Amino acid sequence: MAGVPSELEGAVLGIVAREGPCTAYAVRKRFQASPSPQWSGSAGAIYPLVERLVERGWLRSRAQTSDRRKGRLYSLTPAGRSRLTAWLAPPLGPEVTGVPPDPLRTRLSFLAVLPAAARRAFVEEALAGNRAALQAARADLREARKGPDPWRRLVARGALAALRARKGWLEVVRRSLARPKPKSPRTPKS
Amino acid sequence: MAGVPSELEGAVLGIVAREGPCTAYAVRKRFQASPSPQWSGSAGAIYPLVERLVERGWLRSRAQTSDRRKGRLYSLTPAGRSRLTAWLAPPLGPEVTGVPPDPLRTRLSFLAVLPAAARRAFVEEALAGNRAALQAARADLREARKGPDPWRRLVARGALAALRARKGWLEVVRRSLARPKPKSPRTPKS
DNA sequence: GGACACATGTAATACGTTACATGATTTT
DNA sequence: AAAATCATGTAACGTATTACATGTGTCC
Repeated sequence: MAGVPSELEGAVLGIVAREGPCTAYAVRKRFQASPSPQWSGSAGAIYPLVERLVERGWLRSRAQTSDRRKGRLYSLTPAGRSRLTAWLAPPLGPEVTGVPPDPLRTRLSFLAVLPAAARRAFVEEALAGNRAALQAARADLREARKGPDPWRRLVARGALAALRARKGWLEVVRRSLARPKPKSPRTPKS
Repeated sequence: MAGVPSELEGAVLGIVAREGPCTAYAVRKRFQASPSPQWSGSAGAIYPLVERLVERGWLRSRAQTSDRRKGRLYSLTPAGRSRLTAWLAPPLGPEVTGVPPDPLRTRLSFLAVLPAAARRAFVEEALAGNRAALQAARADLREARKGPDPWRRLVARGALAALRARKGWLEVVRRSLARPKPKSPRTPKS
């Protein structure tokens, strides 16, 4: 009854709810096809996870009737739907609405320890990666526009917005490196 | 020799490099004081981690000389500095420069399973959380401007940029919900 | 000198990853 | 029919989390 799903569990519940009854393998494929692969969707993660959710009464599984393969089809129970709703709906904690994690920002916070030339190389490399990611995200948005699902479009726009914001920020960083105003941030010794 | 540090390990190396020799406790405090608490900085994470890094030869520890407490001071070895540089520097993989993870975007991708009223509530709640986060991020940036560290300022600007981008995106989502054009995305049954 | 926060850990637990194993289906 | 791929798992491993245990300075 009690117990809030983790991020990965919530996402699995969401996939099962959105797609209707499906196999663990189909869930894995969704994760692997995601343009922002936060989780690997590895077998070792998904198969035990869905069984966990069955034990908690959030999913039920029935044998694959009238079908070629032997596996199980998972579907939401009423309790599972209620858990999913609780995970999705207000109140949203600060870990959801607060500053999202960003490995690039993490790295930049330690740039002081690199020599100045390496700092510039870092920012150029980051901008290059950003350009590539922007292209991919734009392609994904075009793809999403072809389909009928408005949510997929909105998600793609969100990803694009995040990348554009990062681009602008990286350009600020680059300018800040070019202008030697910040009196040469020292590289502390080890 | 070989082996790339994980995100958390890289961050710990970075903190030790930036701050100079410090205790595991000081490292923990850095994580806990971070405005975007990606990691808890729990004792059970940090103390074993630094010992792991010592075993790998990336950190060295000496007893806290001339000091009140009994703990150990950790500092970077040359190998540790080289690992840190490798973690920071190019080439940056797509997991660093690609679309950053975002729990809000994850949730939104499943909004189709909620009734229309709950969808609107979700977006309003997300916008409210975003306003709060923006306020906190602006306060943090003001704080950062007081200090001498230009990197801290840039990191704070990055967080702010991410939140602003999310705000714009959420407003797009809200408009898209208001206009009932997208022919009422169905709520699939479980 | 008792209370309380600071500081340093350890133990149990949970979960995600990689790698492996195996059977079924499709392709060539 | 052999090879390749799809699909369903399991096992070992590493590591982050919460909770607990303990010692040590500080403050009334």
